[in-house]
Amino acid sequence: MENQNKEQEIYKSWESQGLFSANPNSDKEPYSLLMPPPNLTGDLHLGHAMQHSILDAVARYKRMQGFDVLLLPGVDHAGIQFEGTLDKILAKEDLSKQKLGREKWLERAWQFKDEVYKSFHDAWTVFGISADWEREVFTLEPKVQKAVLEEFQTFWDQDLLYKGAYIVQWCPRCGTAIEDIEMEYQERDDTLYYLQYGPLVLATTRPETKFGDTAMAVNPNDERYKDLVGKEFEIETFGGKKMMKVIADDAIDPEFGTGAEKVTPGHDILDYEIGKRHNLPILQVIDKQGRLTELAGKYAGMKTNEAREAMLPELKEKGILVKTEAYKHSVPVCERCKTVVEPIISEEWFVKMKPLAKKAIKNIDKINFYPSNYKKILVDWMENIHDWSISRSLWWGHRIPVWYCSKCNPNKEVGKDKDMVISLEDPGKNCQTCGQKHWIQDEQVLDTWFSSGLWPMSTLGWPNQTKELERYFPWSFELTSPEIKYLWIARMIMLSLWHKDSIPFRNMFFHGMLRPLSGAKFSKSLGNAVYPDELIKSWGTDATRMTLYTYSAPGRDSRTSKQLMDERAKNFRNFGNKIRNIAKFVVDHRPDPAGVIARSSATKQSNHKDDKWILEELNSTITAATKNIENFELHLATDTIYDFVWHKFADIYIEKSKSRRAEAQPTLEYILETSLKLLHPFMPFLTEELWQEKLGKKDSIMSTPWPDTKGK
RNA sequence: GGUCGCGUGGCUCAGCUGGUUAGAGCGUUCGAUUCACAUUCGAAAGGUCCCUGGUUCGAAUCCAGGCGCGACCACCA
Repeated sequence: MENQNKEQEIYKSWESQGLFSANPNSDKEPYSLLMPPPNLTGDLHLGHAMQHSILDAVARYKRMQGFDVLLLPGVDHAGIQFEGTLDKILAKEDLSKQKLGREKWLERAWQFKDEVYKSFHDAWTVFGISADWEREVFTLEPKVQKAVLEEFQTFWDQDLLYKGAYIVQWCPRCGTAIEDIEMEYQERDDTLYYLQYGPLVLATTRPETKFGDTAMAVNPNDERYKDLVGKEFEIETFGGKKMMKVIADDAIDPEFGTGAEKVTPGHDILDYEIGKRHNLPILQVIDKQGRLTELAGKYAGMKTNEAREAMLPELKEKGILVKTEAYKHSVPVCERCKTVVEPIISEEWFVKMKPLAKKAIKNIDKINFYPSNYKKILVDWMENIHDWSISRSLWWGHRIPVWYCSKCNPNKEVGKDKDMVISLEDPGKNCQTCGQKHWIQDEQVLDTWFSSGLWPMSTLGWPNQTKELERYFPWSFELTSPEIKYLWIARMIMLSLWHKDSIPFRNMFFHGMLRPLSGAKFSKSLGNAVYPDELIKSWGTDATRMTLYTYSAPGRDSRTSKQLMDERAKNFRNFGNKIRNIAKFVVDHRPDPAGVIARSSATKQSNHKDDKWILEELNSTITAATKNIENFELHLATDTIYDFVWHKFADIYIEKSKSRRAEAQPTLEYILETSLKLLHPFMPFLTEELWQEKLGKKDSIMSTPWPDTKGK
């Protein structure tokens, strides 16, 4: 606790001296680092702690090298995730979105935002993050709104934006469309039902979608069914007979089931595509709550899985169900709430991504990736890119900046000739058709990534041509967890190139993911999470940071646990203590109390073999550590410095120096001072404390030059 | 199904642009304490660097195949 208070004092003094601030007017060379904005959903976890520690080390290193460093922090509003978190909190008070209504709910949301914000800032301060807090950005603030409007307007003007009824992945629980990349898959043991459809037997896992069938499909090359293609047959449905055609489509795999499929264009992505190719009608039998519609007759109102059970007896009785078999497959669920996703037809906004992807692929070589193979991974994805569904039926986010005339365009149709206006605020002007002002805004909000994708630009004031944008863009360094390489990194690359004709960052670093020993994921609900603040409480900030750097090899996941983290952190706590003791020995136990020897001759010409040896070791440590940091291999840099300080300087040199203390004193002091500098990016608090209290320096170690081997 | 990655002492990992006795932390064993430091120091045990083959004067490191594990992606109903 005492330590933490001291650390907070040090932190405040750094801040009050303006050491974290970037200076766009400086004549130093700029170096810019962009903090990935953590999601506004609660505590910062271990991954954030590692990520921010890496950022901070690079920032401190570059400052010492004499760069004008901008480390820009921020927070993401995180639409779906935020709403999910808030909903849970509200549920405890017996409240809900519905009960509160949009206005009250938003009030509450902003209040919650402030709470989370405070906890973020506390954590950052404890960690010693040297970010320029004056420039902090929240993704819902007006500055970002302006950027989002520009993005939207540009897409519209370029004809890349469209709205329409398409099949989307719908999460009935979140009540919104989600993207492919927001889903995950779960292995399920299910049943495969074989149903009699006229002359065909079809296999399906979802008999309840029967009511939405509009055709039967087979593969065109399937000899078994060749004669049936194009013919219509009478099918037994529960409500009566219905005529249905057999069509041929390449998408059908003759090997699966019986090689024939029932086509449900309203509730299956593949069937939707088939339906489009054959002009099949679309029937909606499942609604947005995941319940069957009137088309399902007496099964209407049931949830899909209830209906599946309920209709079995009737299927059997009518002789439709031929047989069943056990079937293992993976079903798509919502990444956030794990609810089974329903493909559903819904009115959504889309961006055509092909041209953006093309430009991004062409320019991606201008970015250095760490590890380098991520370039290929991203290119592969962009080569197969789909249009981006950007609308979400949420309240927390950038509301779609489109206004419709409720009189002339009540169905909210979209097009250059329709009565609609793109604007953040109520347009205020008269509708060109009715001459009146009955504007209503689109109800939906934009996908979180629509604004996050602009992060490198919006944080610097784009679309305004600011000094900062001119100076710090493209960013020198960006990092993230590989999890969001498509959601975020690919989008930033595409959007920056498209809207600003430039890559967003020069160096893109992917750190690994910290996983529990099982290899899955850390999760609060499973209770296997390790909390950074607990580590700090036990071992101190610097030790915790050092521990995290040992896991920071680019692109490597690591398995760990509280116990393993504790072991490593304990060792680094001991290391910190070692350094304290070195300082105590070198300074407090100085042979010449006035320090005359040490101050005067700055070690340049010592001919003793021990002095020469340790200076050589120091130089090769400086060289290696510098190279390691330049390659963003912080785990190697810390390892090298650690080994030098403890096992060469302390264990060997200091021991030997005891027999010739006075002579060795200048070297002792020089090595100590240089070691503190080398360690500062990683262990900022301890090094600052000893720098001032033991070495008696007035200025912060933050602004001292990074050691080099020149002149030695 | 596709792509990517991993497999190194008891545990978690580093090393892998090929080259001296393969490293670290934790754990284990033995020894040391008026010394800046027991939050320590010295020493030791413990490794077919997954397997097979290839390239090479030389491979944990490069190549091919295999086995095992994991992640990501994918519209098999």
